[in-house]
Amino acid sequence: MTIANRKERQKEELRGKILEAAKALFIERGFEETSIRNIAEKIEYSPTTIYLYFKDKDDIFYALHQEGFVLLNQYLRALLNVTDPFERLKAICKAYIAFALENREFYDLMFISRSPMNALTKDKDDEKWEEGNKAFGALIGTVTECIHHGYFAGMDPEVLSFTCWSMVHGICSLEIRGRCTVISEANQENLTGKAGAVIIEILERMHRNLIK
Amino acid sequence: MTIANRKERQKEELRGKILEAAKALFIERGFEETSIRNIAEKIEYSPTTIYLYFKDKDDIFYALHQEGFVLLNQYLRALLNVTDPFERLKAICKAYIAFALENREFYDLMFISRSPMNALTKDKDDEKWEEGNKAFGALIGTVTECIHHGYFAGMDPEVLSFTCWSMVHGICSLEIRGRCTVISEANQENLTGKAGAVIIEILERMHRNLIK
DNA sequence: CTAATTAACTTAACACCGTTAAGTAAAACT
DNA sequence: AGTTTTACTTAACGGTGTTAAGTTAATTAG
Repeated sequence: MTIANRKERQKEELRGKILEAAKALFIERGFEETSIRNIAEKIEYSPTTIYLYFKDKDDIFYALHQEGFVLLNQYLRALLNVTDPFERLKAICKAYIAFALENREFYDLMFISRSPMNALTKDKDDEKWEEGNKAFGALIGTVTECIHHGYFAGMDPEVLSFTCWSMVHGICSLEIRGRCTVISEANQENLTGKAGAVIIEILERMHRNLIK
Repeated sequence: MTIANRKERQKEELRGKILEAAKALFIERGFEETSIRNIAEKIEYSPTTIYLYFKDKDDIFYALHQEGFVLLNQYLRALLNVTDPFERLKAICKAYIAFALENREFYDLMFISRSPMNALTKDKDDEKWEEGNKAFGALIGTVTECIHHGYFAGMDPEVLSFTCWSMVHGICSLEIRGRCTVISEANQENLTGKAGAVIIEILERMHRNLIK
């Protein structure tokens, strides 16, 4: 029994080391430059060993993708004590943008890259979205509360949540994938911050409309 | 003289054939599955010939990226006769989403994929953005007109334009990169349409706020 | 008209990549 | 002590982008 335990622990350890090496390479070099062979070299095992722990390359990046969602939820958890739902919604938008800019490679993996999604479609497993659902659930919950407080009257909470997500995602993904070069140099400085502020301004103007 | 002309014309023809083959493969199989060797096989030339016409793979996809902007501008040109700037802004948003959904691979290349941007950073050439600037310029022009008509008072035209772009880009890129699975099945049907409608509803509610 | 040059293209190769089949050696179990 | 299982490796397959060197035909120059 104890031998089996030790073995299991050791397997888990190596799995962890693979993931750790993959993460390190991936964060410093990006997705394209992180190969199975690179990872193998870093942990001093043969490339094929990795296939004993992960189905394929997409599977490794799916695991990192999950780690990213845990990290995102850490950013969001701090905002649960903001009582006013509208203030919380604005805080979520800001925190989301901060997460994206402070963890660019993770953000790319979670919301832009195709790789981790391939791993999902191969074996449809709903519970694998646990962390993702938690993050999006926080948004839906907040938006729903906003609606109950009279904001965004008549809108569908889920669709509006998706739209809010889209708005901030748009900003972050254009920044991360380097599409901001069409903007004048003066406005390129902290463009995501400025655009984020505009989003919040837009939400607030809708609010002002309501209370008048 | 006439011989040199013919030669030049022939060179241009082959360049066109490479691009045509690349486009066909890329549209039906996507970026990852379109290789230099595939393209070469399709036009019945050796792979190395392609390097006589394009610097590298990114350079080919940059050329297609440019074609995409021409196509997008066709979608936008039709809207120039919408006289009311606010109506035109809403129409631009709708047309942009339609373009994205009807030309998914092009959209991916133009606004998501890293490949064509690599070609740009290698040799910074401002005039290469001509078509891109035309598209974004149409947006800026419309937003500026809106502001002159009293909409979005106090906002920076360029930053607001970028934010509008971000909003619709967010919707399109989440759809194209398959991130809409967290939404309930009921709302997944025509989600981009619903979210696009919410964006327009948001813009309109800001407007209503103003005129009251 | 012939020799030298240039243009257009190909062959062969390099150094990678993800992935798999087959083999090995040690550990665990019977 | 012999058998089976586990953990891992070697070697290979078929693919990728890219480059150096070679070939052949067309053009130009003497």
